[in-house]
Amino acid sequence: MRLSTRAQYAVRAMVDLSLYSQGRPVSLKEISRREEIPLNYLEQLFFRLKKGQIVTSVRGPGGGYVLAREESAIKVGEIVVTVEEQLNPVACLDEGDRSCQREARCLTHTVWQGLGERIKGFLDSITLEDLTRGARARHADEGNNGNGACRTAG
Amino acid sequence: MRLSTRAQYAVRAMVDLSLYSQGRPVSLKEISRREEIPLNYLEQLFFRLKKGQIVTSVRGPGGGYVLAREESAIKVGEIVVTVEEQLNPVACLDEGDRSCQREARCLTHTVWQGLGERIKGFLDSITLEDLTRGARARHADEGNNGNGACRTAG
DNA sequence: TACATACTTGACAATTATAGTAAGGTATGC
DNA sequence: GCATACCTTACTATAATTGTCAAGTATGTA
Repeated sequence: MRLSTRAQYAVRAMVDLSLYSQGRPVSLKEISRREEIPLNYLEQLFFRLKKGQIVTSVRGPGGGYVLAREESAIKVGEIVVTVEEQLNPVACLDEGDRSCQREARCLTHTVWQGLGERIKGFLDSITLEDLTRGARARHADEGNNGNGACRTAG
Repeated sequence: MRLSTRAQYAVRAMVDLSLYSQGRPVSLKEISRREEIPLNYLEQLFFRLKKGQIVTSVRGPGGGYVLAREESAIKVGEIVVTVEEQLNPVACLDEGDRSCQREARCLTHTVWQGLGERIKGFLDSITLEDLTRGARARHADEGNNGNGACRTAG
């Protein structure tokens, strides 16, 4: 029942972007350095995030990525789904899957279905704003180095 | 964010056992046939389930497995954790993991922690009894072949 | 215009986890 | 004493995931 590191990285990177952007483009190089995520790997993630219309890009020198919407309108669930493709706990819940033909009679089906809904619901109840709010406050307070996001894991 | 098939099989097998047992031992051969799960694979699962004190075994001819407790006292979450080992969505929540040292400052940590709690909470809110109740009613009604559990997936 | 920056995209390799197989052993009832 | 059925370990194939490499394209600035 593990979330891919892709998804974990994506959320961390988005939090980082959100904290350091202030409307200006942030380069992946920066995020890569701060979050200790391989640059090439980040590129793949942001390719997806852009397709998912969660970020927009600015090319050329001084370019980078910007949030496509305001923090409060970006849900963690969205980020995860965009890079993860599937959030369903079991394959037979995926759209287009026809292997589970006994759906109506399957006793366990409803459990996994319910579980999937809970997971999605929970992650959709949290926005980027929720995640950065605390860090911003601290940041303003302490004037520290601003490492709001966890670099190593989690 | 996928549950292993091990966990799915285990829950299905437990539902099957629960439905067909009535206090008597049910052999894995039977369950294997009904649920179309490889016998050797089932043996591995029940090895774990026994260690987890969810079932007890009866050796010798006519033997098999029996629920260790009554249906209403066996939670789906227990079954999953027993065969799955980890239910945490991210590694840094595992006990003994020390890689996430910024726990206190990590913005995303609490999200995964909350997610893990929801998952566990949901699966622990469902018992074997909940799953078999409906099937028993139908079974009594229809006198059908009793395929309460989904064979192919889910 | 030239160049540096930084996004864009596809292909690929290494690692790891999972699913499933195989095989042999042990206990027990008939 | 034999058949049944649990017990246990080891192994292999396959797939997914993670991460790397490389070669582009667009664009702002000097």
